[in-house]
Amino acid sequence: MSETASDLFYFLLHNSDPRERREAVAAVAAAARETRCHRNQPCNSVVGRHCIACVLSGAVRKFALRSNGQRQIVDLLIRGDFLGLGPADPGFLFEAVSNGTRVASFNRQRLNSLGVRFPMIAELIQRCTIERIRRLERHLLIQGRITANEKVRAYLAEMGERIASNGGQAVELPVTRYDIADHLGIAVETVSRTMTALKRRGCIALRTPRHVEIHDTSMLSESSA
Amino acid sequence: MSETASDLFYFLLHNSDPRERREAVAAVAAAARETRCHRNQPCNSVVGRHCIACVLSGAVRKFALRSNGQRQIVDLLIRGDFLGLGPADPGFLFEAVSNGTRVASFNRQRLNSLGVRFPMIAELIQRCTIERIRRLERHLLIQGRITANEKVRAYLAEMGERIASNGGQAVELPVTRYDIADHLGIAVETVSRTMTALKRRGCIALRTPRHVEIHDTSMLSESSA
DNA sequence: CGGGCGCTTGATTTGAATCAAACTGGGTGG
DNA sequence: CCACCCAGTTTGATTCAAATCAAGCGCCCG
Repeated sequence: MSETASDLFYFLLHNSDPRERREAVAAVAAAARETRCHRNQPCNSVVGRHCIACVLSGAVRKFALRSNGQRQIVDLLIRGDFLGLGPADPGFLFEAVSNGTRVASFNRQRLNSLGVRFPMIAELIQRCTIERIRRLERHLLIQGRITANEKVRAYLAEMGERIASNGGQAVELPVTRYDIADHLGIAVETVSRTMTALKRRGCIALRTPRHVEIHDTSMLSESSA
Repeated sequence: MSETASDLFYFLLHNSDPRERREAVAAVAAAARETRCHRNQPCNSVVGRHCIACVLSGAVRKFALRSNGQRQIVDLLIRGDFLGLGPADPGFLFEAVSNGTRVASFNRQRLNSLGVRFPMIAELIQRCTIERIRRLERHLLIQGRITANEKVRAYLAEMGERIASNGGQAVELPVTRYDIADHLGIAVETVSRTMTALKRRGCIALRTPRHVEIHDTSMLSESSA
């Protein structure tokens, strides 16, 4: 059975008073409209001028399309991340990455007024906004890195931290090589080659193309031929 | 005579009630501690766990240093931009870009409580945060997979919008070629070459290396050999 | 007046894109 | 049930854009 919106918000909202916490969770859950999306399905309707949304399960990619057909992924949203924190920019599109991606959407104003009544809700939005800036800045550093090799390693490290499936040693990548390539701004072939090279060097192991075991944790830090 | 902190905040704070606006401006100005920095001077002391700051004049670069000495600029802050919106990350450094850069710094908590008393102040911070996300996302698109040529053109276009000196046709770049290179993640020589190529093609004119007149506005949109 | 920083240009090298092709596994339809 | 198909992945060969190496110029500042 998959996690309910209430479960997630109970996890996300922090407050010392358990009663108020339960009330806030109930209020948020009541305001939420849940949507289920399947793979590569656009879910722009879920955000917009009047809408803000939160990923319950699965993953959502935020991206732009260049005139030449190039896709540039700017962010990957997973459980607990919010879509459309700022005003909607029509230049960006949202798509579910995997089947069974679930999203809770809210009326922006309604969520704001909930934030006034329950400070911990406003605080959650605030926290997610800050976290989003942090994530963008980090990704900018990754994008700026010189070699494709370093980009891929940094990406794996980042994913390891964000997903942390079991003990942090193994990551089940939620995305394809194409997604990684379009997120890092390099070619799919380069991603694949780099992964193979890392595997050969013993830095990682690939049980399946998506299942990455990170052996050499220090690999994330420095450059090497 | 240079603009005072009060002048700037009067410009930044929006409110229908002029009396309250003046009060808010006075309160903010009273809470500000002004610092003057010269070229390449670190101004980390001005932000931090307890500090948040606003650029009054000049410009500040936010950047990270890699272990190999590479400098990666993640943001350029100009008049009216805030430094340290999120909690301070020791991985990032701040430096004044030009002489006579002036910065107003605040105690974080004090500014927060001012935000409670004057909603327009909280709203200003909110607006700057959103704007910062927008800027980071845009820059991420620039950093993404496009040619160095496109990067430089997009950078000039972005700067044109942000600075808009006279009518938007000419830009006085606040930064060196080195800064541009470290912001775009390309080599200085490439920046220089690209600029020269754009000049030769008549897209831009360079009265001085820093003074760029943008002739062909459409140059920002599409690719071309 | 000298020095250094910022800028430009040229020659060479190299990392990654592109082009091309084969393999894998899971799902579908005959 | 099996064959096929296709999206995702991998590997190889070639090309090309940008980094690197190298050097000269102009100008502002000391």
